[in-house]
Amino acid sequence: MSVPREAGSGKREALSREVGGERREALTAPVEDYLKAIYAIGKGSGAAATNEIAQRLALTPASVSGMVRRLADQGLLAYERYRGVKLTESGRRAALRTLRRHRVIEAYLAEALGYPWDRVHDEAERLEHAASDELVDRMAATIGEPEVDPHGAPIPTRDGSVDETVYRSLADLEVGSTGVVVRVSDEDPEMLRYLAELTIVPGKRLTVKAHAPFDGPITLSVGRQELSIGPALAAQVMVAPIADRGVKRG
Amino acid sequence: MSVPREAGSGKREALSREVGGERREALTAPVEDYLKAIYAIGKGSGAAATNEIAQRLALTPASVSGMVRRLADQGLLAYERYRGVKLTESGRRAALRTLRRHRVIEAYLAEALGYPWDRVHDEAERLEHAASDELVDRMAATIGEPEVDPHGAPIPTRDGSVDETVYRSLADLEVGSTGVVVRVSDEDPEMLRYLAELTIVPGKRLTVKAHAPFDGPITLSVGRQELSIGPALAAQVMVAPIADRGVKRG
DNA sequence: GCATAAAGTTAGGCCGCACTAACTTATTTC
DNA sequence: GAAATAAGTTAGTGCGGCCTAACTTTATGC
Repeated sequence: MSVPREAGSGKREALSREVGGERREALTAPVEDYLKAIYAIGKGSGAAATNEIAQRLALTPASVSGMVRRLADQGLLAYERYRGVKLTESGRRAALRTLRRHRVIEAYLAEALGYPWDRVHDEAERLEHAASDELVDRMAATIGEPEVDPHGAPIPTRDGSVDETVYRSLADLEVGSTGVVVRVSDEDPEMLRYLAELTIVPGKRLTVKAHAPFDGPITLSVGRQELSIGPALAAQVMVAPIADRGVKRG
Repeated sequence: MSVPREAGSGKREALSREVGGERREALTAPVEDYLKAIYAIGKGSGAAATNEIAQRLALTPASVSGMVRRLADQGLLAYERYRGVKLTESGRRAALRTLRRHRVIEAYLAEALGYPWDRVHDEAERLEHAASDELVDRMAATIGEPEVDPHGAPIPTRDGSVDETVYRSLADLEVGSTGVVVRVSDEDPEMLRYLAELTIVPGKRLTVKAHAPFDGPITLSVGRQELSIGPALAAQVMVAPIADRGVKRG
């Protein structure tokens, strides 16, 4: 007669995980990835298109259609056929939880384990689905509750709020103005290594010296060196302009 | 015409992971769990029975039959119908890799993040499938290349060797003899908490004072206290007897 | 040595999550 | 506003991994 089991549907992954005040089932890794992608696309407001989601996750649109339907059934997103999707409140919370995990892990790997900043992303991409909230909280505490990850992305708080400030990209900065790098895109290790070489990292102050027309290269002064980068790269670097109204002397 | 993708079978999880000298595909989490279980059952030599595997993994024997067939096809284990299974050399290596991950992670959680020893197991159980070898090696390095995990289990080396010494359980120790706790079973948090209370932890020296017949309780002296525990619990505590040939005076 | 119990297997399902191919709905363009 | 194109959907498949139910093989008891 064999031991009675969970009964029903057979899947074992979907057991209820760590509960922190909120009662919830553990989401599968693919589901968490979808939610993150949809969140990233729709940021504060907008709806996410099937194709965009597919592209971000390197899946076919057909696969996305299917999954989106299931996620809508679970109440994680609002979906109207042929109209794109939006996260529901519950979906948004789930996305932010995953995002918090991801970024805390990135920060921890860099800070506590000496991971190079171009490799934290991939590692975090896998760990974020396996780490418990407790682990993530311990990591955060150990490295002093960081507010941003190694690429400058803000870390959502435990209770699900994030700084959603939209910064200007370096490509959009006017010639002559100065800004501080707040954040760079984190997915391409190659690019990160190159940026590190140029010392274009969060916190760095730089000034746009010239911007060639027709999508030409942008010339910057960073520290005491002058260099120029292509517009595609510049678009991946987010900056906060500094209102230095003729302060004369740096 | 949509971007050409990986082609073929559709699964994306099974991409080749981190290679460390050895060319290999990433195994799925369930597969790693099977291999670990089979390794644990067959330890140095013996074959593992379908039922035992099923029990350890909390699955039905039918499921195990199916999976075992697939693993045999992949060359991870040798299988003869109705005869049980054994790991092949490649299966053994995979099992030890996972075991190393598991135990290094446990040690790291306890050492670097202050995890209580009764909770490291569950966390490691999930992380072991997501952590790269690089991460695990960094963890190990950071805490000084430990040789055992918090429960005293030996950590396999990078190149796949482990100490397979079989110790005697506390239940088998003769009355009057003294031993050092080398290892306790790690899966039951409740039990671990209780053992910790009794200060029965790896490294602790203890002496068997009495052993009641008919599977009765075992009386020990641990440090300066005397206590008794049931035989089932004692069986989970492995000890190395100390040959104190009448040293008189402790 | 034969019946019964225990262990193990096959058959048939189901769910999650991917894919291709073919079709439908929106959007653009002239 | 009809045709072309882009975006999105359904239908049908496959694989991994689990389940139950029914059957077969092996071990055991008398």
